[in-house]
Amino acid sequence: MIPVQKALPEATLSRMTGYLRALEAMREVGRSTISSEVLAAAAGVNSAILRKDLSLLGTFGTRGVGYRIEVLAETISATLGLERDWRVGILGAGNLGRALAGYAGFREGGFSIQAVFDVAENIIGDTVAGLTVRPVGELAAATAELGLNMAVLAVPGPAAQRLCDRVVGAGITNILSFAPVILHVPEGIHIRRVDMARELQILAYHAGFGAGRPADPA
Amino acid sequence: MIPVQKALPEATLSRMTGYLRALEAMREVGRSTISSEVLAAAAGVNSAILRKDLSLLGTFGTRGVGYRIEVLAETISATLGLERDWRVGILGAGNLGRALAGYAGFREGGFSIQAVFDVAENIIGDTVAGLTVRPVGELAAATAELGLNMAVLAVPGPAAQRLCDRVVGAGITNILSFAPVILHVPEGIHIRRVDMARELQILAYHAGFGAGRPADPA
DNA sequence: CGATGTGAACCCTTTCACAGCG
DNA sequence: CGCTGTGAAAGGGTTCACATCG
Repeated sequence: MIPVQKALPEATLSRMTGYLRALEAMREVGRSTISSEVLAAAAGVNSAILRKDLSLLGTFGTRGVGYRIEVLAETISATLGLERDWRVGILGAGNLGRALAGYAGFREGGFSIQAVFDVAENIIGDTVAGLTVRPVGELAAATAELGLNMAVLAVPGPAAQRLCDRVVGAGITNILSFAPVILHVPEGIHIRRVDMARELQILAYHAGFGAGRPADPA
Repeated sequence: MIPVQKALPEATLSRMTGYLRALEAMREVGRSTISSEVLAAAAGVNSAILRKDLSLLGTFGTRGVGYRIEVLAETISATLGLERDWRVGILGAGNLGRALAGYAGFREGGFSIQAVFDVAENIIGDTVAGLTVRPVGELAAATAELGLNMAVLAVPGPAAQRLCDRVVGAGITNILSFAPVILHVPEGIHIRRVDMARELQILAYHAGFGAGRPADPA
């Protein structure tokens, strides 16, 4: 009802991207409206929570009909801030950095990879996803020149804090890190971490539950 | 107090791996005990929740002293099921697959990469992290032969469901997917998803909050 | 005396179920 | 009549604060 002004809850936020993805798929199939039931199934959630999430955007579904795919996709996209011009620099041109540079999902939604940096002499100058790998020393200059406003850290744990500091020093305030360490950043810097090893460990726990246990009497 | 029998809450689980990492670091520095305050800081959480999490393991800290690092690390490790012999097959030998194959974090905690598969003729036979890339056709045979009990899907979205089905067909019941799609699996199959694009989008939202907004009166 | 372990309060999410609207 | 939008209820998770114990 009321248009968005307040921050969305984290839980809602993490589902929004799934809705967006499902909506794009629907759009490609040529549909124009969709019910919460169907969209929820496509996004892998239940319909009640989908409706509640959408209601936070100050929504506008049509009772008895559903949501207009086009309108909904644009609203979500705008809410997430994907309308802005996100210029991303990747730190680390190892396999992970290369994978991310070429990852289609990163190119969608306004994110464009503008530069790739590394410290290793022997790969500086290589071409990665159409970009020339630069020395980290050029970080500040490149940030200004290219207007970078987001950094992805794809470097080993021990190097991460040091490079993170340089990223911050260069004036970038938004960081996505793949390094398995806690990074310390000043107030005002937004940081998120993807922890791939964590996921494997959680999977191991669920997988082993009941199997590696002390004998389940029953 | 009571030794573990029940499943740990998801939230607790996702912090455990952080504690484990911090404990390893402490161990290397040669400490033998640690307080909840210090460990919590190292893991990036507050001490109250750390104590509550550990109490779920049926714990054994010493009041006035803290926890024994060695004992705690082993308890967590055993609880997560890292004592088991996890034999991982990676599907997809592109940049992401290669990055994962070489990722140190995946080699820790009992996970060992045993095989890498791909469908592309031109890379079958390549060497990745010391392993020869096999055709996906060998999946079932290799699973039996090598005792694979975990699969990592590092393939493009459109191929993921198909390959997921083959993984399940080969008898692997634990899957970590990096593909940005909802995968459908039979009852009894454990699956987790890492969504890298999602993280960027959430970061964009937080970054843009207050900036891309309709003008904040005040 | 210092740090754990935990009841109780609080807050955030999810689910239920249905009134209300197109 | 069907589907949205939402109060109200239920369920988890986190924080507080302190009794308890080594």
